[in-house]
Amino acid sequence: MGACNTSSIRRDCFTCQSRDRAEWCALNDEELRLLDKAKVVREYRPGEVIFHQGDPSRGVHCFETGMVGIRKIDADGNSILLGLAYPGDTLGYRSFLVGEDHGASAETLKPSTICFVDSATVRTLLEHNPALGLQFLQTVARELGAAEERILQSVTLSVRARFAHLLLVLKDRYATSSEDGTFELELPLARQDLAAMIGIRPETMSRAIKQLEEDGVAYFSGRFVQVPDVKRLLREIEPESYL
Amino acid sequence: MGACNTSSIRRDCFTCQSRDRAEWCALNDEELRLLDKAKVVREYRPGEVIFHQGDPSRGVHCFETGMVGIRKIDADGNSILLGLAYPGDTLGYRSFLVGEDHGASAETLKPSTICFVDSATVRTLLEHNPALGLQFLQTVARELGAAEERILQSVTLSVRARFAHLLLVLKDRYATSSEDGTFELELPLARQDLAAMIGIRPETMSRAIKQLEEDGVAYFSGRFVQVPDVKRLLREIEPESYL
DNA sequence: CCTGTTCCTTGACGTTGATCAAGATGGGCG
DNA sequence: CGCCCATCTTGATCAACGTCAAGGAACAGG
Repeated sequence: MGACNTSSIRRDCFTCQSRDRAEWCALNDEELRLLDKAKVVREYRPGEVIFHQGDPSRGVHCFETGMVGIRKIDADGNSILLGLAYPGDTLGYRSFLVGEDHGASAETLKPSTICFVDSATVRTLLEHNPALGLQFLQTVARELGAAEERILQSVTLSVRARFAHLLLVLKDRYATSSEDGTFELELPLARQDLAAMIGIRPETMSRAIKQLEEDGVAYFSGRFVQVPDVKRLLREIEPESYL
Repeated sequence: MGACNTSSIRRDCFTCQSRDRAEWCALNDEELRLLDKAKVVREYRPGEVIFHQGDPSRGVHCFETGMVGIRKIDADGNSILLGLAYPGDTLGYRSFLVGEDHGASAETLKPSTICFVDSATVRTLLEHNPALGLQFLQTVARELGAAEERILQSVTLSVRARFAHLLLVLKDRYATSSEDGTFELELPLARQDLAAMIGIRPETMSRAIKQLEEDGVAYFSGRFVQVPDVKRLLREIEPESYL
């Protein structure tokens, strides 16, 4: 409650807006105090790296505000965005759980406030409170389902279909209006990052956008997107819907 | 111990060969008795379906002997093999954990013995013994890592490289000999299933095999494969190794 | 206002892998 | 042994996507 750390405003786990959305909702007051004492808050500017692929895992990161991208790079330097993370998400828990080095990098895409909690503390909490483990179990299982879905899509769907799917996913979080089948949205990502989300080159992304515009499915202006008919987008993914 | 079920030999969880490899190693005797009482053993012939994609989850399956494939199909009927499962693995736990329908099908590839444990029992055990949840957490986290790796590979690597990678993975489990860089292995899968593992058509698989033979990287005869130099295979995946 | 830098778009071209259509192989069974 | 069936192979063709190269747009900093 006193001003006693690097941040101008004292951040604590009790008043954290994101706590009820995170796995930590399983903790009681005493455990929360432990977490609060152990955590290290840090502010990040856009484009900063929270941890690098290949770094050893020293704990987990708790997302308070902002937006981050999870990027994975292979030996040849090809990189894709595995996903986006938002307030309430926990970062780096997979490597922590299996005790491996980070399999991907995390970088901020917008100004973000992120807490770090060291492995020892998390391990103590996990052993102390079984419900926390079950919360994480839920999260990982959900992520696994999404990852498996994506494996299938990346080998069966065309670029166009994958892009349509991405737009629909982004719509759920960013669509400004959505009545009678039309919607508009402000993309949170640059073109090259959109491309990285579905594992294609920026050039191909440009052409996919042009195609969708020519076919009247969606219109792009900078990061602003207008979709006249959601059903048209859906039809890009499942060709078998004749109506 | 008495002969009191459909199987000729009484299968119980205490003498199960696969138990120490499975998550159930966390259970004590009392819990094991509960598991043993609840489980339903069943023998499967090759090609039988254990559960279908889209079926509601009613519990988990414990793998005792044999081999099964996890297959995922999309709306257009395209299907890929997400992975193979072996004795000690638990099947269908993801859907159980998040309370969703099965996101993939499981089918036996060889004669198999598989036990079914209903949701209520698993839930009771999970609540009763926190260590069991942590075991599952390990498993799911590991699977998630593998899935993310695969997403990257499926969009960045060529068919040839993905196939080389698959051979290396199969080698770890099936290679009959492995000294001085050469090895031989008996494939556990038919060509079309090999193709499904990396998300390509059987025709493309045939051509990939032919190519590797022409380049002297591997020789195929039915399900028998001979690799004269592991390093050649590795080089298929990471082009940047000049030596 | 100019300038460098980064991001985006466009064009031309080559390669990869899917598709369609025929054969070939091989195993189970009468 | 011969037949049938499923699986595998091969060839020809085509669309999709990556690559390379060049030009344009947006934006920050001087």
